[in-house]
Amino acid sequence: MEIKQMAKIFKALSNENRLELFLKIAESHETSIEASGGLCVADIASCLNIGAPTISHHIKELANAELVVTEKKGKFLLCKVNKDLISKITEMLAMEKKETI
Amino acid sequence: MEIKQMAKIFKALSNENRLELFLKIAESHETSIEASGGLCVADIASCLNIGAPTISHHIKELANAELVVTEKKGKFLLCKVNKDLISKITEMLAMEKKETI
DNA sequence: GTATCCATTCGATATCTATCGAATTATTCT
DNA sequence: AGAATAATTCGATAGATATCGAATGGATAC
Repeated sequence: MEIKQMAKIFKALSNENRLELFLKIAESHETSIEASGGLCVADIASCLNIGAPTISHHIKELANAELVVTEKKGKFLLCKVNKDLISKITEMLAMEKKETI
Repeated sequence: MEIKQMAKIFKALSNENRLELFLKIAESHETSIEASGGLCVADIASCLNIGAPTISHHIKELANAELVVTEKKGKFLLCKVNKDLISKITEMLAMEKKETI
């Protein structure tokens, strides 16, 4: 993976609120931000104590770093974690530590 | 790990040059920034095309996030990666992806 | 002790970012 | 069509950050 992309990914996770948002999406699994009981942007907003416009911005950043994939469903927005990318990152970081010999 | 700390770690890795610096320290393994043929701040500076003051600043950020540990050796500065922390991060991220069932 | 070398601190600056409220678009419900 | 709901865009702002050159602080070498 290129350094530039990696830095972008880390930057996307570098803001406390955005990281929490990401973790919520990850927890909530086949998430959501959906009508069917799931989270919507406004819900997250109240839950994280930040406004809807900011959430929108954060989601866009996460999507731009390809950490999450979004899909519009009616008036709702579906988000899910890009697991492949997470795998790549963990592999990457694991490389740094394994050379302990 | 707390969200706040995690965000701090990612922030430390979110700058392209600082990430590259970190990777260099990681590569260079039982590193270095040492007299014995190793890198010194000035060397990194020329290699990354940024000034020594900036390198100094970046190293401090990495150390502050506990990603690297530093030790002064004469007039040189030794840096090495905090492998335990890297492990924790990879575990953390791995959790996000493993719930694929 | 003076010069040299490595690193840090200081002060300044230009850029980026998180966040907000208001306005807007798009979708659904009645 | 009109009201309601979800999300986005816009414009503004306060605060953070990366980076620089110059000055300073320590350690070593001569």
